[in-house]
Amino acid sequence: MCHQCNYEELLTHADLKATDKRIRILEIIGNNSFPLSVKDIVNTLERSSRINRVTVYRILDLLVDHGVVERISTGGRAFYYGLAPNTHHRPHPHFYCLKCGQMDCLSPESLTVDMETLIKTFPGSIEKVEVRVDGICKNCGKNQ
Amino acid sequence: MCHQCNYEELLTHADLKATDKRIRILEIIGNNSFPLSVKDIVNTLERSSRINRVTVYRILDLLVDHGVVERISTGGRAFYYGLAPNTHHRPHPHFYCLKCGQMDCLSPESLTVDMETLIKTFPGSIEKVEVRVDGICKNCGKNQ
DNA sequence: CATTAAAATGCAATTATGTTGCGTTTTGAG
DNA sequence: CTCAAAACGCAACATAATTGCATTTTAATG
Repeated sequence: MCHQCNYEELLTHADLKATDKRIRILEIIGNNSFPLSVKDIVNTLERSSRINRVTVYRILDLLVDHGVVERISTGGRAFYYGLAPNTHHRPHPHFYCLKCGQMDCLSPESLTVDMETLIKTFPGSIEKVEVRVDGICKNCGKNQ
Repeated sequence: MCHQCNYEELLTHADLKATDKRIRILEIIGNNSFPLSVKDIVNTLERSSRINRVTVYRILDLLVDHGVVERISTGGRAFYYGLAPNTHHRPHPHFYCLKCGQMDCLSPESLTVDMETLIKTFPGSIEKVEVRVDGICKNCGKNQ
């Protein structure tokens, strides 16, 4: 849950008009403590109003392109979406449960990455680093 | 390219019969310095003999389940496959080019991950950690 | 060697996820 | 208000992966 983000501001700062649907989608993503799939987002939206999933895909693409939202790859087949790192949100790793498919955010401190050597030696350009921990979550572990 | 792995042994050690197709698929994966998509693997196989892609999917699932092969998620939609870490292959991060989609293996030393805190505090079980660096590769950077 | 159950394989159809083309509606600058 | 640009929706398409079921291969046993 993000109490510090003004979603309209996030959009306008990214050179995007703050339309209703964009704000709603950002809210949904921001109000969750874990990344969401497109299906999650559409389901949530449909509770209050009708929206086409293509529109959601397009808005998400736009938000990712403008660095407002982050596309996160899971151990499964669908992408998940979370707020992109910003002043209020440091980059952090994610946990993916191999059994139930649930994703969770891990704290930025729980796992640190030293990229010194890579940055010095890598011949291309580096945009981002994604760290994902796969395993069995607390809940699924209990029920075994 | 792996000169140290005996693929038949890898299979039997994993409690799997060393059938021709399994060995061929393992060879293809092991003889490459970067992870391959199912399409890559099928294309290579088709050069010497006919094989159904479903069979390839099933063999890959089996090899992943038995820890011989590692399923790697990319920034794209398809999974890639590489040899799972073993005596000859330390775990290592991968690089994904956002422009051409090519994946590459990075050396295990180029990037180190400190999981101390996570291991101490995480309430579930941890199976593996995947680190992927996204960016533009040397080649694609040149042509811009 | 013959028998046969289990494992492996192939084909067609299906599912899940994401994308494209194109026409309609909404928005906001002037 | 007008009108072009942006946003949106629908249907069709594309891609990756999975499932059901029938056939073939393998290997243990008599």
